[in-house]
Amino acid sequence: MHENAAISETVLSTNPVALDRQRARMQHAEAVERAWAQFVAFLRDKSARVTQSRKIILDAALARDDHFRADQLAASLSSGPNRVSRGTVYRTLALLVEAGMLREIRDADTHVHYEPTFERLRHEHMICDQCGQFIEFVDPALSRQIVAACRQYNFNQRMHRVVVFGTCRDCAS
Amino acid sequence: MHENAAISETVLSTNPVALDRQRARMQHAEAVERAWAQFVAFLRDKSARVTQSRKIILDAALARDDHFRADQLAASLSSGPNRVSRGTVYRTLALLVEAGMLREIRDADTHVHYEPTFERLRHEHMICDQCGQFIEFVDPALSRQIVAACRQYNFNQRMHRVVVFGTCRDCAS
DNA sequence: ATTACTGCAAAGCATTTGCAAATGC
DNA sequence: GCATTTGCAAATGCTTTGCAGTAAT
Repeated sequence: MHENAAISETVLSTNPVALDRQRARMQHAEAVERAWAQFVAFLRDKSARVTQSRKIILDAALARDDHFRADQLAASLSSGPNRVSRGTVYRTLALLVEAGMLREIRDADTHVHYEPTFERLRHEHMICDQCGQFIEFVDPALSRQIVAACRQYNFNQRMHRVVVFGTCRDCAS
Repeated sequence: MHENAAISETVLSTNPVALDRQRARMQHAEAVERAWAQFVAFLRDKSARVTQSRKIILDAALARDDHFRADQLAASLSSGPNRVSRGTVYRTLALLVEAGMLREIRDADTHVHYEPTFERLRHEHMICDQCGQFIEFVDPALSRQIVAACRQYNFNQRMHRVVVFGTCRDCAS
């Protein structure tokens, strides 16, 4: 399912988010190195420990280029040479969010989704009520508007999230 | 805790959302009537039944003027003259969202929050990482920007949600 | 009369947590 | 060596669900 998406995108894409994802996939190895360096700095600063498990989880999380669920990632790491326990996955994902490598998404269903943000294009989502599809869109003006609102309220923005619910083009009869 | 907020707002407020809430509280009785009429129409259209429980829950949900959790509302309705069971509360809240009387908020913690939207001023939220406070802000330009994005993507908006995470004025040292 | 809804209590299930063993510093 | 982290498995707790009884049409 990931693979299919990868293949179809290989052909050509005019969607800026898809293009960005393509780029991210191609540059995965180097990006993970940079991300790891940043995460290590974050951990040191917190005087937390730099561990194998944390490296494995960062790597696995950044390798996913869509929204994923904590339990899915935990399941995928529950066996194999780099196995990490479920509890550790949950604990580490929280750290990665804190460090700004991932963002949490809590809209689609009851379960939390995560999405890589490290060196990724800032984008927002439209979610189709009918088919559940996530449509990604880029709108710098939106971000600017939010920055302005924060200034007005003396609010120090760490990150923001915009979601639109409704019916997508394909589902509109 | 609700009461305190109500009292302090009674004095005076320059916050448009707080003012709107004041107005809503004053006009609660009539607003519930209009909301009920609209909900009845919604139910009829769905050929669902117009029941006592549904009236009670609509009333209770609109009486709350902040974000509330399903389990809190369920608890508050678990005894008293108008008691309704937990299951029914959950089931009805979903209907009220579908009917557009409430909106779901899934950001703060794992639990879903609800917020009345019927005849309320459209607003967005900033959530403080430190104190967890919800700051409400109104920004019509933001809504317009989103409308424009939807037009571009042929997306039929039912509703949207904007949240900003970060540190509020009071918590910024 | 029929059919949907409610109440109840049990089940579901992602996430969290306590504790002993392991690992980083 | 000491403190943090991990793995494990059990607990947690909100939410959902099945079913028998009740209420709406």
